[in-house]
Amino acid sequence: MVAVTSRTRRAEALSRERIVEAAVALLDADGEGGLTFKALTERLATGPGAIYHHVANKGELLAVATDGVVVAALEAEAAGSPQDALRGIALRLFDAIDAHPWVAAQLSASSWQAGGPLILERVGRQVQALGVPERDWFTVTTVLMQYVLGAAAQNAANARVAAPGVGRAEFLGEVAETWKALDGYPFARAVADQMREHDDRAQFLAGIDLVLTGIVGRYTG
Amino acid sequence: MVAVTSRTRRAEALSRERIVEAAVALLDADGEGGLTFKALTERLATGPGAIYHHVANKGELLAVATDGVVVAALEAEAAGSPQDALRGIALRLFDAIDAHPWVAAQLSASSWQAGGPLILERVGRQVQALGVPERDWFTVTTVLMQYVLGAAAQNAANARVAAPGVGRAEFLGEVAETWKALDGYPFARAVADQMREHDDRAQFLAGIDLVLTGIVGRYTG
DNA sequence: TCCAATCTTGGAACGACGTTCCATCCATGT
DNA sequence: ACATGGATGGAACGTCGTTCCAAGATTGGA
Repeated sequence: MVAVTSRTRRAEALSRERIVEAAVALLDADGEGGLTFKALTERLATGPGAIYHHVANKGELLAVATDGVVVAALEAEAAGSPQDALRGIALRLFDAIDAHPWVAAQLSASSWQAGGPLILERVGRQVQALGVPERDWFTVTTVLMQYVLGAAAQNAANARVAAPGVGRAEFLGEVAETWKALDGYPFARAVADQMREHDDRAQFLAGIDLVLTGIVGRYTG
Repeated sequence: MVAVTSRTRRAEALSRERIVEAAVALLDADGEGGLTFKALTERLATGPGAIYHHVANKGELLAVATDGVVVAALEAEAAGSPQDALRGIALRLFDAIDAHPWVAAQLSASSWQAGGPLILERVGRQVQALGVPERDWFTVTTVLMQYVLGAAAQNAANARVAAPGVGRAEFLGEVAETWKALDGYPFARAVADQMREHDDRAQFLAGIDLVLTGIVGRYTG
């Protein structure tokens, strides 16, 4: 039952790892819609049957790929004060999702599977270090996770609307114009320009700090 | 060019509203995968061509349906202190998403369109009332939105794993067993039982309070 | 009143997708 | 040298969103 990998089968033997690697390349290149069995078979010069012999279905492929990205982003232990460590974890996740936007949807769709447990572990240890009482460990940790994954998913979705560079400014400009034209929405009109000029990363970090302030205020006040 | 609705065309004339209504019914009954042009044509006793004459594509259908749910949830103005009003807004959204889980994915995939502006407006006014300085209006409001939508999306995704009632307990039990079996994940093991027994709504409210505490601490400290 | 222009309808057809099936190939152990 | 069984890849299926078009219904003007 232990997998004995056959060698020199083809020029390069088909394996679960090679398939996942190709899937990640397709996802990074063309987004969530880029992962297709047609594209996968062409890139690997094989047929769908061979792929299904190594992978159960497309969902498993996505889950394994997601897990790989999360593990790569969080394998290093967090350092510094609990606050700094949490900022570091959040930023590493933010950057990983920025580089692989398809991870966000997958992660927030199954936050307790795929890469979820590793995120929970990394965040949870710092929550413990912050002095949160044991009965609130789960609640506080998942609140942090929900903010981090939710914000990253929404940023990734907005970023995915257009290609890099010019697309973003155009998109933000269009949304700003839409907001400014909304009757009965004075607040949306008031912040339309802030929205157009905002920095995703800074806004994300501000959110982390807000939640951290809340945690510290709640438990050491 | 103004739409003059034709009357007594059929037993019940096909219209954008009737189509959206049918789409919501399908989505509520069978989840995101339940909205199909085949199911839609059968329910409306027509063909795909007729539907495409009233709606641009499936995406527009989803956006309009989402907007309808959000508007219904937030049409009442928020009352009480800014904190209470924000708790009320968040809870109304939470309950709406609990009743229509498909709304969550749609909203967090396009948080600045569909129902997004209305949420921004309702949340933003209370952020103003909290005394947040103008230059941080956008940042603070979007942090709240990101948490609310992100947490709701993740809860909806977890709830969607199984049918109502028995499915949830089973699912939580399986995840808890998985966590307890993870070597090198002491924190996940420690909170596995808390996870199994947690209440989604209470956890969500705790998150809101944490963020609110952070905002108040940051700006009125 | 009738006709022509226009809007509306619904079925047929298309390409792309995920998945299943199966005949063939080939490395291995005897 | 041969049989075994895992690995392979192409063909085929059903479903999806979408497009196209011929027919039907409705309306305004002659």
